Amino acid sequence: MRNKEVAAALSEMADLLDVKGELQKQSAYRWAARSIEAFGEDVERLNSEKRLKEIPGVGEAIAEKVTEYLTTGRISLLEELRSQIPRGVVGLMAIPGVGPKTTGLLWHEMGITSIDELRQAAEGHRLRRLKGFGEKKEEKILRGIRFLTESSKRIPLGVALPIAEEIVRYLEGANPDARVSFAGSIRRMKESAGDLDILAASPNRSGVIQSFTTMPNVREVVLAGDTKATVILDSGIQTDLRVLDETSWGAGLQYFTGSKDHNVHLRTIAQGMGLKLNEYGVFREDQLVAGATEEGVYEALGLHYIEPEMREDAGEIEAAQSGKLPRLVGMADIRGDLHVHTNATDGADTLKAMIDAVRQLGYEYVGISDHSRSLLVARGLSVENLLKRKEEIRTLAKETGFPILFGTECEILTNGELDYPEDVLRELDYVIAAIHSKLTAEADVMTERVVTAIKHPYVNILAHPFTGLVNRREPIQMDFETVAEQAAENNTALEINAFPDRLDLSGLRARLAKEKGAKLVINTDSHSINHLGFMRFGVGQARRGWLVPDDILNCWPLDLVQKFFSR
DNA sequence: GCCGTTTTCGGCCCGACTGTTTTCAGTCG
Repeated sequence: MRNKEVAAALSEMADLLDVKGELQKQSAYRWAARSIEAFGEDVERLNSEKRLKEIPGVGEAIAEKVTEYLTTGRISLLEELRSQIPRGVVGLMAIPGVGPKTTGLLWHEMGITSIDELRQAAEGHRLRRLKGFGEKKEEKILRGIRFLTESSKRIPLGVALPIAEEIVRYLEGANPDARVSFAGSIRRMKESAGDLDILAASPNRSGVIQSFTTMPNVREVVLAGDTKATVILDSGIQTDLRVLDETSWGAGLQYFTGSKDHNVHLRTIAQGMGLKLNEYGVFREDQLVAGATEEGVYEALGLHYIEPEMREDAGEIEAAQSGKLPRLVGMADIRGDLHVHTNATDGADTLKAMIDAVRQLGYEYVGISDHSRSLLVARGLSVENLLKRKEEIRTLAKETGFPILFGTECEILTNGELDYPEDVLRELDYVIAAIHSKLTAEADVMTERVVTAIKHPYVNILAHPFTGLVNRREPIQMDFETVAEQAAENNTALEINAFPDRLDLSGLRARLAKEKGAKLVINTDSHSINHLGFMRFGVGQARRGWLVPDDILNCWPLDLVQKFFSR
């Protein structure tokens, strides 16, 4: 599937057009790029069937460029733009406070073509010669460059969400009359966030702004006005606050949750109905029609309520118009956790402690899945120790009366075979297959390895299919459509690994897996009792993937899960 | 460059904040 590289080429064209000041064209290319990347179907297939224009945002001209790219590997207009605009010039726009106009000015008037040159010019106070520039703007650019170099990485959801929750608690404590919530991409449960967004409603706006900019963990106040403020935390994370009136709470939450594409689409719909949508509400003329609740805002636009995790302008608005939104899975639907480690291998807690903690969550069952013998770094279980383990689990299940499934997280060897022989696997209630080593193979080799495991008669779950780590390790190369199709055909569930360092499958891939007919399972991969609470991150990805309880193994009652495991 | 319950041409989401200006352009989300 080459959607991603096609999107990258179009996205680069958008960047270059941006510098040229081609605003409308720029946004058309950017929209098309995002749309192609998010589109479930293979762009090569669409191309050969002459169906490219079915992708939203792709018209005559862009379809031609996509075809050109897929057949020749290049786009002549892109090559031309590249030759006109030095590479470093586009990079200037990454600096906060520097947009296309400033970039064009810096390049044409001062010949600046890189961030380094810009820093030197600012430090030498040479920028203030330019029209519209002064001392403060020079400083702002230097600050922007510093911020850029230190915070190039996005913040994993597992880090961002707890910090946002802490800020919400702090602001609520400091402003008893205020209503506070986090919004933005963390409310949409995106795998990682660029910044944090906080929304507040209060009769005393300046009080909320004041307590926000003076929080103990604030390093720098970037801006502070009457209704919004931006700070940089000690950790380097940018955090935005917006304060509104209670009457605008719903509209503000809707607006500030995004995504941007979703919001733009909504405003276009509002416009078509003779309405206006902004962060204060839905208006007819100057009359407020809705705004106190998010539900009211969607209703005023003729839409069913759309859950935050779906708001990516990926078809959810059309579904809301026709009343075809799915009833998304929620935490209350989760009946068990089927990927849990103990101190028998690399977990921190005993079997007994893990079971006690699981029972406190109100689950109906659990699966214990320690590592298999060849994963030496995790002290994987020998056959002898594995079978000993079985007795312990059976005994504890009997004593507690709590259903404990005896499983394994079994290594997929390089040839696709499993780490235990069949007569050992037969002893288990279920088998999770996983890859932890030799991750750099070519796509066709890796696909073959994974599909072989999926077809194995004893394999029930494929753990963290892409094996990537957020911000730290690239996902493996494989043909995921084939993997998902084979998983569907062979009754192997694909895991949404809820561990915040993984979040694998992501929501987007989970959605594709469902479209191919595969079942999914949301597991925490807990290595201590503290990890069991990660379930919400996995549920977030499932919701981003439009999944309903029927799609997810551990939303089923135990007898159906066992039936699935018997293949 | 895309697109259509005003439209096949003429629009293209909307508002807050800053800096450098004496009324607004640029940027951001």
